[in-house]
Amino acid sequence: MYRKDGMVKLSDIARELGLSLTTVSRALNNYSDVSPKTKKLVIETAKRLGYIPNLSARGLALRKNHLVSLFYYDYVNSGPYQPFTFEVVAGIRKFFSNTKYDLIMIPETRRGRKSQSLKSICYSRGVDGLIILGILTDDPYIEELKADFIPTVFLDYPLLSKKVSYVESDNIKGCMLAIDYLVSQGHRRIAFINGHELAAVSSVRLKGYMEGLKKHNIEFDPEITEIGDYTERSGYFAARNLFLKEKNITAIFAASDLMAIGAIRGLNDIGLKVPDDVAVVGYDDILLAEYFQPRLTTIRQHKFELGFQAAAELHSIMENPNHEPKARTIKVELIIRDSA
Amino acid sequence: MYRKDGMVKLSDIARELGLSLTTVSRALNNYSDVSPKTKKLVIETAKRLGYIPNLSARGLALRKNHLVSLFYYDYVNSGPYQPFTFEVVAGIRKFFSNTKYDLIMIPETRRGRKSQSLKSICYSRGVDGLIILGILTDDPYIEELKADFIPTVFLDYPLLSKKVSYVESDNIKGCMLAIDYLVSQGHRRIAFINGHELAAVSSVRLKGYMEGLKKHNIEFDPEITEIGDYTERSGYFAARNLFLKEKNITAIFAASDLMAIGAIRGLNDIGLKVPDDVAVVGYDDILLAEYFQPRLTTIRQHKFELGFQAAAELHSIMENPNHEPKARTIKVELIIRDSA
DNA sequence: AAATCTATCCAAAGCGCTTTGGAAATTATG
DNA sequence: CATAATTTCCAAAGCGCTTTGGATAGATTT
Repeated sequence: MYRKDGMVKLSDIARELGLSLTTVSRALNNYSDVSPKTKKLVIETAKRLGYIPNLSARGLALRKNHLVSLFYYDYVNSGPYQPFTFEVVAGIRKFFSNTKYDLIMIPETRRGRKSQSLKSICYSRGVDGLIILGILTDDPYIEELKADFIPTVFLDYPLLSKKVSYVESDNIKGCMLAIDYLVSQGHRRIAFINGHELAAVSSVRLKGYMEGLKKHNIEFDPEITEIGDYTERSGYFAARNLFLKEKNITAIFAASDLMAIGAIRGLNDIGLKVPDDVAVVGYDDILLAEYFQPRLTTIRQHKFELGFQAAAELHSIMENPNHEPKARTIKVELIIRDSA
Repeated sequence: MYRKDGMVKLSDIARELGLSLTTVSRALNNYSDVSPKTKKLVIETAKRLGYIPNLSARGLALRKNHLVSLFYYDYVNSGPYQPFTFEVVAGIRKFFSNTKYDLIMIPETRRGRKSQSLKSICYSRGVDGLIILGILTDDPYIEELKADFIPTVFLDYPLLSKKVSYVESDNIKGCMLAIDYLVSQGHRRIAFINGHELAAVSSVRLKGYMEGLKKHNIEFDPEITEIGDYTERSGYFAARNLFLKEKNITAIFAASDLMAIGAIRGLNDIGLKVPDDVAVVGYDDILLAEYFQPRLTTIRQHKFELGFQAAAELHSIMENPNHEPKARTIKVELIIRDSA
């Protein structure tokens, strides 16, 4: 804390007005046992003297710091993971801007990778709640969180208990929209490039893909499902692998835009044009999707809304002791462009 | 077991060992007036009991919270400002992950737009330092910061005093690289799409552009400089305006990739092809740059490094009382692709 | 042996705030 | 009018930690 000397504190206001510390505190906190006249006086004096409350002291007394900790990865596999995370965080920031909570980011590597338990990180800063983006299914923190020790909201990881909840896009619906659209364009042999099992959404999207096929009486064929890691590179090789095994594929549905882009490039390199020879549908609708050539037909996730709703859910859990955590599902949208 | 909420505190360790609170505290803080034997004992016991220090209490006593506040805009004009910000923040996070500082984001709109002074925001949370990204030149916070009340580092805003410093890309060099390259490709009539004056970098880039021209004995012509707002849309119209006035332009240098992309689209819409009819060079090297068609020739800013160095500079100011704030300049790089 | 150091420890005060459990002053009630 | 109820205020304890200014016992010096 910088140059805290000269800071006006409650006792200064009390002295100035000949009141007790207690009364000043209660006046500023709008308690009912302070007369309106005194309240007004205290508030005015506080403003006049430039009083700034010390939240550390308040936190200490209240055992509540109005602090939410935000966890996310800066990098996923190959590169910086901006396309998704940034907007989600924007939504979170937006929600909390109307509350008394601030957001704190605690480098998980503060002392070596995961050497500190989540609990110690949270308790030491007096964090009141957690928002966790894009956690991998093998992350050791998950076990800790299951113990339900702190209000938590996950993005895209389904965990629900007394104090923890999650928010996700309607992945099933999203995948079905993609399949519906491809089928409506006459495709029946639709391959799937999914992400790995470390991302919880992967299994959901596989399910959505299968349900989509089923709806149109297309049999699921594991042969034409490839596993990538959500990066462009993995999409590239996945697409090539698909066509090594099977020439009749007319469409590819990829579980991320980056993989879709990779797939398109992979196809180009083996002489196949998108959308003429093969149709490709992506997932996410990241910024790139509408700038890439061909512009990507994709399933849009409302990233800002995901963040905003995650924050809202967490806020409910924290503020309302008998709030029943409830998963929130955000609508998705088919964005038709040129790749399919 | 030790307290209602189960948190172990220093006094619990003291009681367990029959030591005083003072000694336990000093042992954990590695003071020299505690015997090695006692130290070892205290540390072991702390670990055994699962002691987690309460940083609010420590902050209160020390008047120092090891907290850095991060300011950035989620949106710039039209859309989310991910391309640049996210990676810069990643660099900042990376640096602080090896320190004892955590990052806090305080929604500036906590109670209406800019209604709270920076000072009150910082002092209330006991923030020790500030990093400020992409501030506009008319932002009221700037005046406050000039008062030098808290260690601060700006990105791309040149302010230097006892406790405040800044980090920026080598914008002059960047612009000159662009011009050098265009000239080497035979261009002499090079238009410039700059950003507005609200961004401090704009004037620097204009200067760089002019120096670049001068170096090659090309006269600066204000007629072929347009002002945009760093968005694609503004680049679109800027490019069209340029060709409304003047048909001899053979190259455009844009002060952001988004404006470059907009310019290319604007040119396409009036029947001009890039790079065949007009060469376009962008600035930033955002993710889009290499996916757009044509792939963008541009000046790469090392965003991660910008963030990392900003954090490092701030750390120096905070930790070392007689550190002389010093602006840091990050190298830029010409990335040659297809648009020029 | 007494006097002086030195290493090790601790009681208590304080950081700025909230809250408990009354007390005093005021108003209402019988 | 005395008593009860209400309003308004406050002293003091406590949140968990650091630090100041000794105290104590053992080691060293004279």
